[in-house]
Amino acid sequence: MPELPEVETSVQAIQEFVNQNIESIKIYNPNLRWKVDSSAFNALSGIKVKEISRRAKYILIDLDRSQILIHLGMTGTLRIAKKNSNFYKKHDHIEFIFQRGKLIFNDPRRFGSMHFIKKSNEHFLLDNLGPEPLSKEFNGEYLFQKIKKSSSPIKTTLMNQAHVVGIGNIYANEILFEAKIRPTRKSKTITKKEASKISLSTKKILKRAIKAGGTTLQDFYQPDGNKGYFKIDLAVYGRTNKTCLSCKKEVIKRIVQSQRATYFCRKCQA
DNA sequence: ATCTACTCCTGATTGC
DNA sequence: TGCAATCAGGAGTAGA
Repeated sequence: MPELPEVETSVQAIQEFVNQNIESIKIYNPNLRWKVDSSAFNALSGIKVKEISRRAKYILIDLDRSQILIHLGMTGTLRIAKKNSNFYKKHDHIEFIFQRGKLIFNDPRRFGSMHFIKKSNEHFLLDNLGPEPLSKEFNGEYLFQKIKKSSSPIKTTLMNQAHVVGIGNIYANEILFEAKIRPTRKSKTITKKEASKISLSTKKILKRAIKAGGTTLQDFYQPDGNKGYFKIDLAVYGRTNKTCLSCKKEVIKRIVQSQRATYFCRKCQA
């Protein structure tokens, strides 16, 4: 479930490769969401990693002027392996070999992607991204102005990366439950006060999840690396027909919006 | 300009 | 137990 907190956790987990030189790269399968430019990646031998950071749900590996852009899609994971380990896991697609270990990209569904960018941050996937949800720029006033004319449901709007980045289906559900806003509300009916509540709930839920991710970082450093994404305590997501944790009376309702599952409490989210 | 439905792919789960 | 149908967390794209 790579939404912002999971991507952030992955970025933190692989910081040990900063200031390391890429010795070589192995591409087992270049057929990700976009075909991986094998020749560009194979030319990176000897290049030093300067910084590893996150923007939206993207992982950015800075190499001087150029950059590697990774998206985990729905099922992508990174893991760290010992350099002398020859363990190949099904759906391992790309391996970066460093002096001190290997960084491996695994993705069963291959909805993820990996691009080489010649000039840092200049890439179509990075255009049109909204502000980071944990930044000052993302606040009630911003959100209100951004969505006040939109007829889309508020949940769909929250997941639109042009409005605010990093929120996927799970956290959109959790945020709106926290904010006590019904996911089906048309965005244009959201008041300034409600927009403010949504922005605060967004920060709260995401921060809590990042913290939970931090406690699972050791999984990355086990002999076989990342064991999958952490689970935070979810209040509504996946809890169809279970008692609402807030009012303890109503049960959680599941509906579908924009081909995605939506969960909410009819009593708490009026 | 906005919005919705479709699409890529494999694996886990559900239903018969 | 086996097999087929259904569903899954992202997001670009085509078309309404």
